[in-house]
Amino acid sequence: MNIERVKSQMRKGVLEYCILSIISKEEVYASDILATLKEAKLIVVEGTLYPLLTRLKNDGLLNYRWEESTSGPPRKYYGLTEMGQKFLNEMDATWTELVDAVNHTTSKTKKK
Amino acid sequence: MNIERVKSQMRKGVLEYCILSIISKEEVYASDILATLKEAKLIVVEGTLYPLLTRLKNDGLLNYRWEESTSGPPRKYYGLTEMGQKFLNEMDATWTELVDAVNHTTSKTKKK
DNA sequence: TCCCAGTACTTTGCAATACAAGGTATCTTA
DNA sequence: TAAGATACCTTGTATTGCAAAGTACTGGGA
Repeated sequence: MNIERVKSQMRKGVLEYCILSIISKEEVYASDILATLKEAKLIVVEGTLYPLLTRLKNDGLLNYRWEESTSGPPRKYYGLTEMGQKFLNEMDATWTELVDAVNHTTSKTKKK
Repeated sequence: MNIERVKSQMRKGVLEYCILSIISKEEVYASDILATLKEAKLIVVEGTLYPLLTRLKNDGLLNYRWEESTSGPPRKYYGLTEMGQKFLNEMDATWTELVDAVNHTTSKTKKK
């Protein structure tokens, strides 16, 4: 039992939410997403991200287009579908509710 | 893909944290914990809670004592060990960091 | 030309764990 | 002593993050 496992565990729950949110702002490819998450201290590795993007695409929340690169293989640029946008909105609400619930349970914000 | 799965997924990451927090306030037994979580809209079922309590106990974060009940079988009242308290403090910090990271990533601006 | 480094995407196998469902044990009440 | 309530425990399954290894495309240097 170590704190790293706990961090990883907490991260899991919000990964999809963060990724959809990042994609909603602009079309990005995997490395962009990894960089953004890393910047926010939400460490994620390729082996986590790629399958997740594929899953979200298969669920109809994302689509993508290939774009040539001048410095390597072509990139998949992802964008949100209409359904993805709707889902993101629901996730927003879900996240807010969760934060409230946890803070209530752990009594950090008795007032508010 | 549905929003319930997402909620469940987000819940996972904070379950241990909430449970340790509840136990830190007073000695409780499983049904107390279930009731408290339910009140906070963090739905958890027995099949989730019992193995989790056992795991936390085996990890040395919890201990328990049996107490007779006037209305049924004896109950296991759980309390935090010193290590459990330390761990809870770390989880507090971890949770705060996660909330900051997610809110940063999803760019919740003050425009509301 | 051939090889290598860099970049990007993909796949495989494993481990952790929430949950549904069913089981066992204890106590009270009629 | 049977029924019901309460409490704790176990089993099987599905999900999924992650490490590690694999595939593929590009451009530069010997």
